[in-house]
Amino acid sequence: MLEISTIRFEKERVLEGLNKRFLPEAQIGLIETILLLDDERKKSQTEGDIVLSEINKLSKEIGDLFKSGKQSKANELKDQVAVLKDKSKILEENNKRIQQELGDLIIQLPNVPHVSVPVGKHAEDNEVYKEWSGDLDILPSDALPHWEIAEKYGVFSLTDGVKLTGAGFPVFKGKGARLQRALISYFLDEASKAGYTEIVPPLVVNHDSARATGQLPDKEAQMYYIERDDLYLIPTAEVPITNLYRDMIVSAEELPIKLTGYTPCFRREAGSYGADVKGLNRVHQFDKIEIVQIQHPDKSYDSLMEMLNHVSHLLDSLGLPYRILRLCGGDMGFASALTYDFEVYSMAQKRWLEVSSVSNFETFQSNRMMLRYKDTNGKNKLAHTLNGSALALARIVAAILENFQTKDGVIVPEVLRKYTGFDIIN
RNA sequence: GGAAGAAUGGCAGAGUGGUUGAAUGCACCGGUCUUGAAAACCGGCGUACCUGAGAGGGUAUCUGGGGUUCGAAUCCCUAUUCUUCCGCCA
Repeated sequence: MLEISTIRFEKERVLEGLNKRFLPEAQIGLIETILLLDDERKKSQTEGDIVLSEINKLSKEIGDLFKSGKQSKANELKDQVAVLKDKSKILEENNKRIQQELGDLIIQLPNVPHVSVPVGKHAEDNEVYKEWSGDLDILPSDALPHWEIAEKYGVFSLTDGVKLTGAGFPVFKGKGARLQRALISYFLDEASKAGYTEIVPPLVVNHDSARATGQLPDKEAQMYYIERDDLYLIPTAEVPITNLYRDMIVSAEELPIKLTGYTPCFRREAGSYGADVKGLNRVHQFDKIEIVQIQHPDKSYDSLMEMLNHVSHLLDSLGLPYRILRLCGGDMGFASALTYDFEVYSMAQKRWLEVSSVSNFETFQSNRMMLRYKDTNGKNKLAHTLNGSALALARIVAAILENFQTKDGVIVPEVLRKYTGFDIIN
């Protein structure tokens, strides 16, 4: 959620930034409406406060009059208060209405893209921030896509998942299951080494949590919802982990706060069909290790680079070819100010698969969740929040299976072997 | 799932209708003392919004929502959460 003060005092920057997202005219128009409504809100509050102040003053007088036995004078004042109360009620309702309206409008505005965000409408407009320099075509022409390798070696089964649950819920088996666990352990260990504190959060969250990180209301259809208990299955660990700091005021010295966690992620992916969803390319449940930072506004972009380097290091160590994209305004998430996507090249499919998305949300999330830090003057200011996947497992597994396949089996990356206990899947 | 009790400032904990934004202690910040620190003493110390150039002033806030009353932390209703007991249970 954008801050009204930002809209008011940095209107040019806001408009310029939002233009990069190619929003419909009506949405841009919200800016003016919000400012006018905010003026109205201020005026309305002042009016209401004055009346309340009078009521408070009179009530005290009435108390004093009763004590000194001046009943009739007191009753006179009571009548006055009654009139003021009617007035106050109307003003209060008006005030509430305005605030509600203001809230409804402001929540419709996405975050203002950072200056470095490229202008563009679609994924094709994303900027390649870092290209892969090596050879991407090193597999023989009879190389198998990962779902065929999985079948050959019993790594995972989608048909078993269909029996248990439905399409898009893979069942990992044997060495495949072990590979999952190895990746989770490896990624968590690397995050710990980088100074992130490990968290094991709940996998279901309440409405407040889903709203604070921006899943609600804009991505409601993406989440599984448990109606009986009014809870949502998490689409990413970002939700519970970031929300640990909802409604918190931390001291500036505590920053940055660096957290990591492994969780399964649940996504409905409504409306996705076709070749895109084959094998592990797009599933409803996948494992992911998330890294989260809560940082001082002056340093959040340094943190973003640090996170970028962390993810790069993971992919380098696995030996997977990847590229980094800087998302254009139109392709960027609602809450983000700047997002870098990591894509791994899956050599048999000959396509890039997104395996990580690293974003700085600036104050967009912290404003929704009232996450603040106390600066050196003792003032409470909104902190910046960032997060990134480090990494999303399912597609990493797909890339490992395809890229490292040989006639004899799939070679396990060196760094994983102490976790898997084997060096080939066959 | 059933029954009873509870929810007060960063923490602990007073306070059952009238200068209560809220005693007291701890923590924290500033000062005195001290070579320095501790102790002691003095002072300060929640949050949000409105208003004001500023000093300041106003409003709200004692879990959330609603009500009674001239006036509510205090009374009533309701939701939520927690605790204890019972039931169930990995």
